[in-house]
Amino acid sequence: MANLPIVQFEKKIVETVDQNPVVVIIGETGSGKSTQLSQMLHRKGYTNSGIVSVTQPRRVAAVSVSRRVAQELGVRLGEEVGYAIRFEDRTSERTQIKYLTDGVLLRESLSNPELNQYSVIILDEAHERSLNTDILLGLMKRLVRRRASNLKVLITSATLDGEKVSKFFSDCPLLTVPGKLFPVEIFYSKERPISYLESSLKTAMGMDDIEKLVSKLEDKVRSLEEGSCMDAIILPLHGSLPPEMQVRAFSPPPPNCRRFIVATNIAETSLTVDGVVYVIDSGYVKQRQYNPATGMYSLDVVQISKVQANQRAGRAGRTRPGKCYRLYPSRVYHDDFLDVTVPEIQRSSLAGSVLYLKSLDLPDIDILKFDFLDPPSTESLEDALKQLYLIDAIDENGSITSIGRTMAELPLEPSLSRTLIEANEYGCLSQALTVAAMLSAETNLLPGRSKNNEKKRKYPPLELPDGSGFGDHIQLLQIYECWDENDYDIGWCKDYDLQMCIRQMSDMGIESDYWSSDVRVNQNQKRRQSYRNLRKALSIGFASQLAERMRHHNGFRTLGFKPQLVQVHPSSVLKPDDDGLYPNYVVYHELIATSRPYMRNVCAVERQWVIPILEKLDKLDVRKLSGGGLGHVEEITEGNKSDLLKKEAVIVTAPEEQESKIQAARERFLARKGKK
DNA sequence: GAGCACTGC
Repeated sequence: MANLPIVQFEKKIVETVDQNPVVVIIGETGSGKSTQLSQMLHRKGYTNSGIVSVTQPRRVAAVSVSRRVAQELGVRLGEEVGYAIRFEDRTSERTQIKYLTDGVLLRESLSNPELNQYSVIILDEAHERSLNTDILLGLMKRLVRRRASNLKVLITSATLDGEKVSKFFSDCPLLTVPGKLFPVEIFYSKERPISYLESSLKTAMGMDDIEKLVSKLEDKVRSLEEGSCMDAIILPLHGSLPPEMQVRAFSPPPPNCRRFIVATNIAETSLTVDGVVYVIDSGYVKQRQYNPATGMYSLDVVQISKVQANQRAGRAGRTRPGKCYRLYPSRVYHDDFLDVTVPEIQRSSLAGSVLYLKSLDLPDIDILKFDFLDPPSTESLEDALKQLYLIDAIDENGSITSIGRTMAELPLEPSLSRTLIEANEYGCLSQALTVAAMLSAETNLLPGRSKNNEKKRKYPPLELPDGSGFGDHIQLLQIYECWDENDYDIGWCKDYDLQMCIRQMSDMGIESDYWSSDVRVNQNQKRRQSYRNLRKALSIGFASQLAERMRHHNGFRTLGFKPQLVQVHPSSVLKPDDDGLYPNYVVYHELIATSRPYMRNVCAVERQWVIPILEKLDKLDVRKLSGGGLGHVEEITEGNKSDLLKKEAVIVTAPEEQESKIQAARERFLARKGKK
């Protein structure tokens, strides 16, 4: 600890914190900021007036860093130093330093918006720009004004965006702490390889790419002349590897043998492999993006940011001086790469986050004007509002409903929390909990579906239930039921997360009186009836993810978004009936654009359930939802005049006239919609 | 008939 670079800056850091409500710390890798900042402020006495908290984007980090700090202070973990992550709260009344995931801090601020228990909040790794961190940044900006006298906020970030964060917090002070990395020499390519996979040495991005590259490297090594170079082992490293395979990348190689680790961006931040000396950086990453106009996700190969490139290079210098080969020219790095990764908030569906913000009841609540470090597009926010309206979380004026409040409390995406609430009414809550958990927990209840397993499998594939013709949600439920009847065969799947997930949600509901009935009582209901009820609940929860079959073929048209022609994903259990047709209406869990636009996880719903949704869609008026109607009038000044006049509906009138203007705007909107 | 970057409550 004593030789960590940050320790020399203790006096300066503590002084700056004493004198300012917000401080940005630029701490390079290995500076010790994650373990030391909290201890410095503890020594300075900040733990006398509250807890010093440090947020982390990942659970493992919260656990491992708190463990180190407890060790350094010579206390037992969970006493003076503790951590809180989902499913696990290891803090006590004596806790003075608390590490937690940013998701947990957001949850806490729902029940205690002032976060009074904390004297210091440190948002660590803010440059990763996780959705939760970005929301916390906005909330912190408000909170430091309200608790100016007794709250300190520290934000740690990377060199390249420190200035921006400081500007966001009214030009707060910015301190830079050097890291403790060995020098890494950077080599650029003269040009970009035509295909990042075809040229022989490079990192890959996806599981598929990694498997291909691993076997290419193996061939190459085998074809080398005996003794012409060191022996080599080639190891894949990505998130969908089973843990025991992941571990292999971490064990040191046998003597005289070189490790080739072919990794996704999991090795960029989440995992640190010791002993890496050379890094080959393709300059690309696979990123999931959401298109708010279509409701569609896609997984795209995109250029990395400078922060990511530096992070990758840094992996070579942790144990001794290293080298990084960048498969792109330095011009590309300097001119083409963005400084910082596009924040998640600008490439995800925001329904959950908007509902969360609404449920906080901030006094001047206008979601479109919430102070984000990097605001998401208006289109994206309006998409979120539309979705929330269709599932009854907000009313036509954009105000949160009581259903919406209950939904916000549940640790699920809004469509699933809405489904649970409805299922509770219909007496099929336990089934809905199962489906929600199966969809949201990453479980492998379905035994090995990958190609490799297919080849290697000695036994015929297991007969899976067929969803009784209703689709994937029902199949998921049936799979769980089979598994349940077979006494939870652990060999068949990993069950732990799933069990925890179901238990957490059912406990939360019981404790807060959301659930009117005991979850277990429903267990013995007639299944068929519960399938129908469950599907009905799903139709309400997924009202914003509804699709209608085309009259003459099996394509579907999405309703609620700009209409998209989509297909049922081939992996779905839902198959055409005897006439060769799919059901007239389905709800889907997500739209994913791969080779074509597909609906993944679909559930057949009935026409009579769909009618109210269509009526609601007809009435939908985004302007009212976003507060652009009553009570929210932008004043025309010389400064904003030209901007405002560009907008379609500027309302600058007396309140009585507003209604009629809004009516007129609405009619125009509907007329336009009719034309399309 | 297709395909799974990575997190988090």
